[in-house]
Amino acid sequence: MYRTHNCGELSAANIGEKVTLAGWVQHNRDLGQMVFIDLRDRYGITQLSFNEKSAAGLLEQSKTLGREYVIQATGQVIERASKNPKNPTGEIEIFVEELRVLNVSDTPPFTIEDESDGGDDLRMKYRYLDIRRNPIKENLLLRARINIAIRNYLAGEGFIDIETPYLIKSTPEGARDFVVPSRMNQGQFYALPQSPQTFKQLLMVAGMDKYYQIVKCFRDEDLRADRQPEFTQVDCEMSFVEQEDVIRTFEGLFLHLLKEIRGIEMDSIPRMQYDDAMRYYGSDKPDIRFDMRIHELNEVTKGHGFGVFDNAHLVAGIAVDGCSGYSRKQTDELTDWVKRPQIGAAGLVWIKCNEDGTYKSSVDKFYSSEDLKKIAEACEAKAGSLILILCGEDAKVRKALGALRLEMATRLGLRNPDVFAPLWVVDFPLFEWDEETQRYYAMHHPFTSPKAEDMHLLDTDPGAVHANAYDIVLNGNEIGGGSIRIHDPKTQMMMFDHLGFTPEAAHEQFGFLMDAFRYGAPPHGGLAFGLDRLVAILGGNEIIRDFIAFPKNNSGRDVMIDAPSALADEQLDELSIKIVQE
RNA sequence: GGUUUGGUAGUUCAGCUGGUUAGAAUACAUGCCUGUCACGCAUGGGGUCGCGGGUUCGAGUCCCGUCCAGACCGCCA
Repeated sequence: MYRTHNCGELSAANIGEKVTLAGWVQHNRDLGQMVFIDLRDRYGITQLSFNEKSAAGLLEQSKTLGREYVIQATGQVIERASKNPKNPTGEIEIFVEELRVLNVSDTPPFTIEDESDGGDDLRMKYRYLDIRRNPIKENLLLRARINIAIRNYLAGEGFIDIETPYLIKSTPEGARDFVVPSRMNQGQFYALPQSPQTFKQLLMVAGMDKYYQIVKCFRDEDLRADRQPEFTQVDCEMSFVEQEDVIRTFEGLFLHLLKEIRGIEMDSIPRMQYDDAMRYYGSDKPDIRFDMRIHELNEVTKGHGFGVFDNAHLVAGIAVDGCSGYSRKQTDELTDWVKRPQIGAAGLVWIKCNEDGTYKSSVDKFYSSEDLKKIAEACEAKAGSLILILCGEDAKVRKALGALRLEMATRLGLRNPDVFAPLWVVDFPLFEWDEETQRYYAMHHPFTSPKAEDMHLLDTDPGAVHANAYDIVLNGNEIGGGSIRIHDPKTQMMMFDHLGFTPEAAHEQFGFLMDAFRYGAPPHGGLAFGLDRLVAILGGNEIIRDFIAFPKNNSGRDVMIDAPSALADEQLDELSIKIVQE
């Protein structure tokens, strides 16, 4: 037996017991005639002590134990002479009688401590050491707790867990697929699923009624702090439901998690129409922990001889409370910020609403104090507000103001990670126009049903058709999305037609689904949560890498195992694949 | 594909307008230390300043290229 207890469970109640612990040497404090060793495992840290009363040779042996040695120690639990209230086991220590080195360790490349260091690169290369650190360990434990909470909730609601295949068929729509060559079918490729979408719909046709799966999905697109090429979805689907049923079910799941994980009780999640989200927040995933809405200013700014505004499609602004004291340097810096190619604004107009009721702006030449006051009123600005105005093409201005809004809120500390503001964004458009290819794409996916009341617009104004599609947003992040699906072959065919599929192409790509719809498909819909993001945000962070045991870096590499890598010629031959050097 | 920030000791970083032998903290090693818990004290080893080229009497520092890493834009049905 390697141990009788773990390193986090002993307390004053155990004084006098003889115990055996095993773990890693966190720290060795050698005081000469006495030695203290912090022994660490997943559960905590327990102090081992050695002194001149120790058995012969034991004190000397204890001095040789280096960082991260794996040891086993047997001894008596004794009360400490000086206690450490910072450690849950700080009232006791083990006076060691027997010591066994189970394994030695090289000096780790970075120190394994909470605050400690390691650039990302190094931490990822030695991820197994990084995970020994408390912050990462806690993140993985949090993820496990959330997993269990989700399974318990969904099981309680009658959902069943069904696995779907990872080797499936590539489709041209949507994200780039990861592909896997088939040896037995030379020249042909599987694709890894971007989501189990069609399979879960087939499970509804199969009568499984309520399905869920916590499942890996794959998308071969560029990475971000909140995006990995392989990621985990909580994928759910229900039969005989309308949008309201789906929203209520998963609102229940989210609120359950918020209570279980963070102890926060909330009655319901507010809803916002997609059009309003874009209009007032310049984003389909508004962060509503703070207000700072976008206000349209064409009416109050036009006709004062300021051509830039008069000729713009849209003049719009936000009022940032408490920033009227910004210096010239600060407003210049903000101007540079919005001019960066990521934002792409041509310039920035500011108005300071001074505490004394006066106004000062970068366009004083064109606008009188009275004019500025009208603009300030239109922006719902207060004394002390700084109004920031952009102009240009409608969608671009709203998007830029949306980004500026988030930036200002970050600077003002309005994006507190311990505050949770969930939001349903509903009534997404069915289609999205793509300038580059000059065609409509499905905004959600091609199986999303149009709203019945918009059906008459399908042929005349497809861009105006709304879908039965909804996202759940948390603190400015999309954490889930879903829709009511099409469940009859005729509507599905019509949808493919609008997306520019020929009947042959539609049949070739999705014939299996339309075949299934001919055999009594029930009305159905569902939703998928992005688990990595959800866990990260509930953990108070937006960098999902820290909540994934073995993540990929920015270029999609696993630096620990050094993947991806080249294949041996024999492997390539077997697959009839030839690498063409560029 | 683009914008941007960074790459200096095992690690995290400092290094000014170019100028003698590149520093700090921490880690590591050795010695001392009987209540430490970020232990303390002393001593010591440790560097191709990412790589290549250029400017210069002289480059960690300036310029060009390149590689790597982070953030963002495009992309992510």
